[in-house]
Amino acid sequence: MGKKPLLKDIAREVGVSTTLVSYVLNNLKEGRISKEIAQKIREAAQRLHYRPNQIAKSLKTSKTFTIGLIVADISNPFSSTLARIVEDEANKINYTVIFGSSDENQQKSAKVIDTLLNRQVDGLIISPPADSESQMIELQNQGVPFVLLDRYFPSVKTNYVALNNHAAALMATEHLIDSDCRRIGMINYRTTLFHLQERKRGYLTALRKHAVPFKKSWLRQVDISNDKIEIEKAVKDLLNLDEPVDGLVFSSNIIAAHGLKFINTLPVKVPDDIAIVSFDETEALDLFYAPLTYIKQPLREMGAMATKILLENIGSNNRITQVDMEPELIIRASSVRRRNA
Amino acid sequence: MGKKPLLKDIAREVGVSTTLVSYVLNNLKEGRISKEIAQKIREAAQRLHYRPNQIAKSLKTSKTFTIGLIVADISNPFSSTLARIVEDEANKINYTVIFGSSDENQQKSAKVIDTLLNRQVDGLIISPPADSESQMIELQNQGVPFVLLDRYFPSVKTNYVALNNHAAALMATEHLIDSDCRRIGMINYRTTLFHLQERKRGYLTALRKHAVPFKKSWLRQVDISNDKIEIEKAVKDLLNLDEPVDGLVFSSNIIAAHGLKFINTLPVKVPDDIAIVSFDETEALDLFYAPLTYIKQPLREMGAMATKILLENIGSNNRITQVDMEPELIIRASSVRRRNA
DNA sequence: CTGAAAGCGCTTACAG
DNA sequence: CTGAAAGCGCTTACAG
Repeated sequence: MGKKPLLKDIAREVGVSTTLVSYVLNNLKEGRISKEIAQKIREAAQRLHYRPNQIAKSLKTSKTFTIGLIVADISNPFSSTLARIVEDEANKINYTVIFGSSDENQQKSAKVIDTLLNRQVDGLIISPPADSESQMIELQNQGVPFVLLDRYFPSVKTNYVALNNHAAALMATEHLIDSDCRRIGMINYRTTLFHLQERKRGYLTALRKHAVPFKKSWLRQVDISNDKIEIEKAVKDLLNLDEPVDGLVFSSNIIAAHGLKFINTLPVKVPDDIAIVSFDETEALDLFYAPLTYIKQPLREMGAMATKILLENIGSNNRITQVDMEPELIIRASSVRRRNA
Repeated sequence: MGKKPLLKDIAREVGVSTTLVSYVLNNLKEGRISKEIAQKIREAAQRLHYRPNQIAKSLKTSKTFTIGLIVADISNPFSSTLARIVEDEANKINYTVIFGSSDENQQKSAKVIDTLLNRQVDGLIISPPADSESQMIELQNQGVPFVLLDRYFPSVKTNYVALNNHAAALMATEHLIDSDCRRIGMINYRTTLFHLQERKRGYLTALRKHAVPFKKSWLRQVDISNDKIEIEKAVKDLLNLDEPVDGLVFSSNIIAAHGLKFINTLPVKVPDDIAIVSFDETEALDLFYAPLTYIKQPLREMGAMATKILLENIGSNNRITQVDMEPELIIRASSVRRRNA
């Protein structure tokens, strides 16, 4: 107990100025301080259990060594995986991370950003919700260093690290075509989020490129706020068509989770009746009888890259860096039919 | 761009003292400040996009309105669910949360605690790793408000919120007995962590109480650092006994996930060949053909309670509060055999 | 090699 | 109803 020791308590103990104590404990002016005094100061700091007040330090230096991380929902595995990676990367360079969940909601996102900025984070890593362009512009106007992760807005020129989602969906769909599917559906969210638009576009590109038919009824867009029910309905509809789809792309891991659970209750056989490709791996799908083919995002590289770019920007570099990562298709049983490779 | 506006910039704009501006923006002395001036101050703050510097505020008031949260691994669904709940509860009372993952490792945990304390968090919520009693004692000596969540040490008198794990395992095992299992195994971690010891004890209590036989070889304790492989081996061994077990308790969701994935590859039938009960629900298990019977922890109440207790302690209440929550057994197909209820 | 002093952006006891 | 001033715990330019 007792009062927390301060720099000046150490200074008094040793009989020097706080200036000197500060220099020693921060390893500054190393050559120019006598070894014995430095030693004594360090010992006293130890003995008193000195703990530097990072708040006071930050106020003086206007650096908090803190990164604000805004994800959709920290309890979602995709978000928490990303959070863990950013945590690791930040720790490597002695940064701490404060996080907040935006719940795909601009108001909440604005509030979280506000809180984090009040706490003077040195910069932000953001997975922005739909229609939050104006918030990004606002941040730029305020000169806040930030980088978007996983998602970005083509209309706003910002740093970002994201997947090449068009290529990913193209690859996924081509794989289904290659697997002899000719009536290929997609279940996507109904949203303005660019990365999901890109997945839709990639799907359409693949069909056109290979002259595989497309019907409007094969592309289902569900409401994110009522996803479970709408996804089940979409699956049911796609399978109940006069000519049911024989291939299906789930454009997110959450869609895949709901979709697969529902399919699991139906008498259809994957991949023979319907071949499936999903985005993002999820442990939640590991027990499905036909291991899922999926688009793999290089999440660790993405998190590391985002942290690195942010740091460069905090270091007063105001170049804009945009990184599109290449997807990888992990082929497993859910999509392999007839002609086996 | 431009410089960030300060209190004194607003003061200058309006032609009053910073004192007054501070009072107004913090809604202090409401009755005693003229409406017009207050109004002008608020307008100026808006116009200049004033953003209070929480760091300066904290330095002065020695309150950061920040909670430090230490979990095992933020990318584990159990941790991230807890994190989300703490986030929500903290936000309700205008607190922010900073988190760190301890990776079940005392050194890492000590480091994270240190970092958070340097940042002057007002208090900590901790899921401590094994053998970190001394860290808890150290925190108490330093007078840091904290509450343990999910886990605690019976030898150290601290605030905690945890499940009654003995009751939970007792309940789980009795249910298997009731479901006509007579050779009941458990797969647990080999650890000193009290909550897992309690689960083992509850399992043994149930067997003794109902005079159901117990064999040492039925209780498998796996190493947490090599869990996947050891869990698979344990499952295999338990099923390859001369008289294989006919009931099995998985004492954590991770054990269940690995165990079930492995069982899924075997020709055994759940629940007829082997009935299963697990701890904690996990989406990861939803696609298993026999929906899992599991012990449900009231996570939201636990997170809310931990936050509440922490706040009382921050408010200089130094009473110690220990809460054991009651488990609930959610019975589903994985454990129901023969005599149906 | 060392120290006195200003200052980071706020809050708040005190005085009027 | 309002303001001058001290101070939170540090860092650091400056001087010697």
